Amino acid sequence: MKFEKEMKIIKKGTSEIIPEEALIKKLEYSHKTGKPLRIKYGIDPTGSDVHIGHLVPIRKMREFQDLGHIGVIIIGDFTAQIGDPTGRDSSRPALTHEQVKQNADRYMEQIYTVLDKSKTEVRWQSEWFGKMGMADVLKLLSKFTLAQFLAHDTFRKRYENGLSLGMHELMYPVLQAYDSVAIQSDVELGATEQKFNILSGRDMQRYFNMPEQVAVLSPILMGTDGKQKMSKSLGNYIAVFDNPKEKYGKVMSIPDELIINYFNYATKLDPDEIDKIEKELKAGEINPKIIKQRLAREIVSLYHGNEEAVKAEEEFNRIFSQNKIPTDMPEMIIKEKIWIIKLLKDTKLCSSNGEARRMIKQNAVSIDGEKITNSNQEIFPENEMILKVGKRRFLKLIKG
RNA sequence: GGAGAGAUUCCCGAGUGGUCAAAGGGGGCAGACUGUAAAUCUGUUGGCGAAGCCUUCGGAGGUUCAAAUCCUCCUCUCUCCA
Repeated sequence: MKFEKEMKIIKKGTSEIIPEEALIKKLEYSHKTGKPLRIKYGIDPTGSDVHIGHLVPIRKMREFQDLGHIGVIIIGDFTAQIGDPTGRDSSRPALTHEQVKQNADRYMEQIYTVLDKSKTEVRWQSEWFGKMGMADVLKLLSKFTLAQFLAHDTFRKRYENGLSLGMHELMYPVLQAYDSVAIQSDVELGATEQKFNILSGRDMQRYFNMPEQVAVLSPILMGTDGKQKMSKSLGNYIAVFDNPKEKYGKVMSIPDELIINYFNYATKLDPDEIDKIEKELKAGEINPKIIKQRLAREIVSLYHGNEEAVKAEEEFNRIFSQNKIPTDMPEMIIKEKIWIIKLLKDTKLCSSNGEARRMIKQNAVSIDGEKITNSNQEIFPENEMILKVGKRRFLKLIKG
């Protein structure tokens, strides 16, 4: 097979390439003409936090860039006003232009931790949609039928379950499809849930007499809860902006079944190496914790370097394996006696007096390792004291 | 446009005048057990220095000693007919 090496790289951690032969042809053409391929990935600046699940396709884009191709990031300032209906059962609120701009800036900052800036092109949907009139919109819409959309699981389910489905949400795939025409993409990246949208791009390009893009689909990264896909709204995500300790801890909290999955999609490790790890894990001779710690190190070092990863691991072991206190923690200076409940609430260790009382009642609060049992207690540090709530909330109290 | 159903706490969902801060489940949090995993068990899950009081059942008014529950108007959603 031609371009075997390239295809191996592209296929790593990819769940589907549609159609595969077309991609080989494109690579071939690019090689012959010296023209880089245009690799598209669209983002909706609806939020600003990027998590490592988002980065699975971004990482793939980087691999394409390393092979000499151009990454084109589409800022979906129009689609953001719709909110991707894929996999959602309710619509999203629209955003203002200011918010979109801010989110987009922050978003780019985060994905440049992975991408090669010199080979990245950033395009806004408003460049082309901003100029369109109703006649153009109708023309785009006429390319698709309702039946096509109802064949799509997301739309059908919402329709059948009697949930609201706005007309504008049906526009989402149409807009995304036209983006491919506008930027003349050769390949579009996305998670598998994007299959419909990305394939719509092929249809749209065909209508515009353009070569059709190839869909390169990445698997969906599961969230740290191991139950649902990683998503911000579910709170089961590892953010790019999380600090090393947070990242490390979050990785350690994933269920064991996800270890290999994360190795595959969230690290740069070689597939052969991952195979080896998988065998070790299956043999059951090594404590999965050891393997998970390696995973955590790999992920942390990807964003913060090796040194930080080792530090995060030491800290983790210190707190959770040896049950010691962290090396640094927020501090608070206490000038006078303070009621324990008020202290917990004021320091935001607990969100309300009620929660503070609950925590005490449940034996979750301790000072210097001694459980607090009396919720009327007043606190005044003799020198320094460590206040602990639950397993991971710490505060150093200093006599003021 | 016509007819009907509906909106309850983080989510789903019960509740048709006082016994309702509101059943049950999910999720979350905490404790035990652990490897900060999973599973399991237990507790807890509006606010207030806790007595009692205050705010909360789509929104605004009203009836009543008393409203998630009854009435009026409004907003939104769904189903059927066109």
